[in-house]
Amino acid sequence: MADQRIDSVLARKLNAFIPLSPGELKHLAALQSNQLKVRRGGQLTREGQTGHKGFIVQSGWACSFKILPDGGRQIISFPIAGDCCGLRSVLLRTADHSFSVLTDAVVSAVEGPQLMKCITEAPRLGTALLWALSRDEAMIVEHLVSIGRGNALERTAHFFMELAERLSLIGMATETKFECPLSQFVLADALGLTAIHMNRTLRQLRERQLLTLRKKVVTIHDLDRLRKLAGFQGGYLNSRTETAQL
Amino acid sequence: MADQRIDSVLARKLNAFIPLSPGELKHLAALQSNQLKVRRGGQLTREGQTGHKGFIVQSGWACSFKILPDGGRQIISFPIAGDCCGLRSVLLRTADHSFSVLTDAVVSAVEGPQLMKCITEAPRLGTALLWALSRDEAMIVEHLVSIGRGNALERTAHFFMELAERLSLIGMATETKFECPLSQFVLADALGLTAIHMNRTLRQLRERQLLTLRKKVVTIHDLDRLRKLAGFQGGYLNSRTETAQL
DNA sequence: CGCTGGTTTGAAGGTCGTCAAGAAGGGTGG
DNA sequence: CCACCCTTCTTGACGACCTTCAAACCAGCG
Repeated sequence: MADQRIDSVLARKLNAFIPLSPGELKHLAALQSNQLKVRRGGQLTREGQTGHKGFIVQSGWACSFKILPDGGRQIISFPIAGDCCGLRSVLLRTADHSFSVLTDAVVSAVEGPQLMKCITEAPRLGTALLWALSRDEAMIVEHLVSIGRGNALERTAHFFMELAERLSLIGMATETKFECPLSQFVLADALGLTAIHMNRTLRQLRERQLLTLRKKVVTIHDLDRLRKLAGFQGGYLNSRTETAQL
Repeated sequence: MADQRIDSVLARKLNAFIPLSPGELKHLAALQSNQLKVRRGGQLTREGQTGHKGFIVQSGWACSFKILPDGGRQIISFPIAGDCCGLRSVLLRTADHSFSVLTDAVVSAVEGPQLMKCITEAPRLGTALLWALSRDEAMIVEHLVSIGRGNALERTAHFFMELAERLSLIGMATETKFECPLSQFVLADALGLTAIHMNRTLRQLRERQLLTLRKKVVTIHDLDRLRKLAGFQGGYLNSRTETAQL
């Protein structure tokens, strides 16, 4: 049981970046010890909230988002197993976006002092966490670029390329297939489109024999053409980027 | 001369977040000691580059951006005096976006080990820097939301609201006026528009008596209506957010 | 003076949003 | 087991917003 906690998805992810010592793994397990089950739709952080917690997703799908004055929603990211959310803003006291889960999920709640302790007592682990946060920011930047320059088709292609690679890295996708419990409404809110146009775009991807989303399963028909369409270079996702001397 | 170096724009910014000791200020000054002048248009980091440096802007306007396969450009942010760029990715070895200056500028180059030393020897300063990076990420998220949900007019209003507040915090803007050396091409690349539509949008802002950009000077005519149009809540920019126990 | 980079304007067309409504699933209760 | 919800998906028509193409204008500068 203790072993299972040490061998979390996050532990595997960080371990691929810097090999972690048993002591560091124990620190990391302690950081994730406060686990809670959340039901589909449950909201964990509200924008503007103070004294909130950060989270590490253990299983299930989550999303971080902002609500606009006009009621619209922009989804920032979809944290999945091994991903963190709000860890940085836990040091500050104000959350800058909301966080909720899209499926039944298990998440670990992380408090500020706990995180500080972890970083000061295991600085190499701190660096590894910093790398993970850096990766998250790179994903947000990619998302920004994708939305800023690119039509619906390109955005969608890019999104699924990135998702496929992320899921693949944690063993939740094969080359051509993975589960994806995101509704077209949710996808639209992430890609800056309306649900209706999202639908049209998915149809186009299907008709062009590039990708099919059916019954919450994505099937990729032509990876090369899809990658080309998306202008996708996924180097920012994996840990094979060399690291500075530590 | 030494005093001037200690009292950098970044030092003032961080000091407003956590009061820094003379020792910490000295560390911070050392971090910024390697200053270089860069001519308008000079490029300091290329995407994908390894062994690159991070930068702290002392004066002038910069921009970080990504170039797409089709030649398009998406500008991520406009670092100005006191802002950092690429500090996080300096720990990794691969730059995830390009960085160049839009006006003649002075920037400090920061190397990985130097930054690490600074953080380990002055952890409170490290926390302050982390806060600054956190603020930068919040700005990117706001940018993403603005582009994802919002038409040209709203995006533009939001952009200038944020810019006004940032410049105001470092004493480079009054309530109604500030310099802005950004061409309409550059603005368009930041807001995900074409330069032509950027022009029409600026005209509309002018005709509606909201804001005028003329000869590189922005004049705000109606702050309230502009803020409403932008849906702008600038709380993420200043340091009045309470901090966790340090 | 001509050149260059930036700004401005017009016209036409495509992408995407809005409005409206129907179809297909999945769960619940009778 | 079926009727009845609900949510999600799907399709069509129309219009707004934004892009594309083309061209003129202006200011600064060698």
